[in-house]
Amino acid sequence: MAAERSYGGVPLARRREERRARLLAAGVELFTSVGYQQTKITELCAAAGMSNRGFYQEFETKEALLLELYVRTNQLAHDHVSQTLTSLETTDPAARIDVLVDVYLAAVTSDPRLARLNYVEAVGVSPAVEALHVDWVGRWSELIMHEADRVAAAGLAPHRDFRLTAIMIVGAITGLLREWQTHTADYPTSEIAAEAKALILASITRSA
Amino acid sequence: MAAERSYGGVPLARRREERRARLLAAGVELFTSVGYQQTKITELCAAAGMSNRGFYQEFETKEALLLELYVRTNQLAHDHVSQTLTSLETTDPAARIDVLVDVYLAAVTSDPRLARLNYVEAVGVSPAVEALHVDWVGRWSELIMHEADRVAAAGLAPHRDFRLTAIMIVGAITGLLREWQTHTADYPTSEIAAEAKALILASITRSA
DNA sequence: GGAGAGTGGTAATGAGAATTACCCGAATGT
DNA sequence: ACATTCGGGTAATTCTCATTACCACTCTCC
Repeated sequence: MAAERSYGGVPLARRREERRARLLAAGVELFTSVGYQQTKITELCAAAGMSNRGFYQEFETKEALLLELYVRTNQLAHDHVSQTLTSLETTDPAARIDVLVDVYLAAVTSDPRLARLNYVEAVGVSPAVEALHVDWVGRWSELIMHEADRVAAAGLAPHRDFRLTAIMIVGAITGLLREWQTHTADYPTSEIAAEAKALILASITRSA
Repeated sequence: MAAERSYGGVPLARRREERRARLLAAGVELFTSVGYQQTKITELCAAAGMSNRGFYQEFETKEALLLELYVRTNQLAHDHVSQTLTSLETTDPAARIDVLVDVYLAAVTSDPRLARLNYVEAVGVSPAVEALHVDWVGRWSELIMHEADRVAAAGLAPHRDFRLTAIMIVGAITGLLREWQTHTADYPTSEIAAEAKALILASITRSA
């Protein structure tokens, strides 16, 4: 019952954390090579260097692992972006959007596997995953709407409700990166960034 | 061995065709409500009003059914669009893009289930499905590149290689519709169309 | 250094479905 | 009207995996 005992000099919490990390790493690796659906829990454990049982000590289901990966990636990117943007409070609206795009892309393209994970493997898996997706689209939309309002405030775009536009920008960048991750070798991220920036500005400043 | 015999006055080919049609319809219905992965072959047959066996007479696997649905939808949309565009040979480039968008959207939003099928359920299912996706992205890109060249030829955009831009436009519209299909009730397709048009023009005419 | 509890590995269990074997009834054409 | 062959439904069969029960081992604390 003394659940807090140490083993091999390593406390429980640390061991769990480390196991979890290895499972997450194995998840990224296998989900993006073998594919999420095709990945067996046993394979996951093998790749993480532990037995079948180890998995169930950390996660309920394979889906739970996927959800955590999804959230982690988005959370990380979102934190980066919003932090950078607040530290930029003074700059002009267009420059802010450039930064937004650069920071976001840096986060999700640093490891192409993460892109594949988010934009391909985690699509249509289950209602729970879809719900999470909708959730994150909402957050990103809020962020973009906020920036769009700034653009309008600066007189660079007409004042209007940017909600739909924001949702669509999120969809557009998502789709864009979905294509990119299959062509990683062919195109530099700088070009992706340029296209994304043009796309956002055009959507926000369009007259209608 | 006389495989050509008629039954109930209906020849073999016709019966097969009709069964196939019912299975395809059932596929659209179930894949987009229950979800592709969650749909059992037995359920499919029940919905199509036939027995388990009937399925295997028409398709190898559940995936084969999905592939056919995917191809049909894209083929149909592509035919519409390219036919309309050729019959429009004389008009100015910007108008052609408007038409392109309108016709494509009409095709894929007429039945929101088709949108869900294409942009959610058929993502990341298997290497075969992904390959098909890449294939179609290629075709759509070709079509868009062609139009982009016209825009450039008309002096409305700088001459350059539009391949990457075209791929990204496809990704953007795909992503855009992926979001749309979860918000069907909230936003009219006319707004979607407006955004899409602005996006395409901006991407093609941008200076860099 | 031994008792007791925590850990993790192995292997059994069992559920869920795809796939197929078999059989009954229907339709043809002689 | 009957023999023959096709078509389709039902009901096994089989397989794959997730899940869990059990066991051997290790480490701590007295």
